[in-house]
Amino acid sequence: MTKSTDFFERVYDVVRQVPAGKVTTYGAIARYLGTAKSARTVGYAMNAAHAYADVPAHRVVNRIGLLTGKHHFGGINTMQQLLEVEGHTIVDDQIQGFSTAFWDPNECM
DNA sequence: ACCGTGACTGACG
DNA sequence: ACGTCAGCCACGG
Repeated sequence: MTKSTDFFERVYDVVRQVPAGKVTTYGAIARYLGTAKSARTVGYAMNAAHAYADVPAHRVVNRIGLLTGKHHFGGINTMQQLLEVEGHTIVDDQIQGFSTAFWDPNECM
């Protein structure tokens, strides 16, 4: 059903492609969708991602690897713990070695 | 159809 | 290098 939330589904589809142990950014997703300037809208879409268990929103962070959206996981430490389980190291809400853990959908295609 | 909001990003001082 | 400002798109009311 072509709903208005079609854009959201596009975002979820990209996030689902993010391999475990890797992370991506809102801008990378936005650019992959063709709307590079809609990075904010991507984050907005993640707000509704909670309704989708297949959407690892915890693997999506801002361009500097900062867990800006951790507050939206219900628990402030939820996002950080999820990433740690994936093998990441979080310090002060920032992913250590983010450049190495960064996964760009545009490169994977 | 208009306005306000937001898990962002890039540019400027 | 750090802090601040403005622009951008999509959704809800």
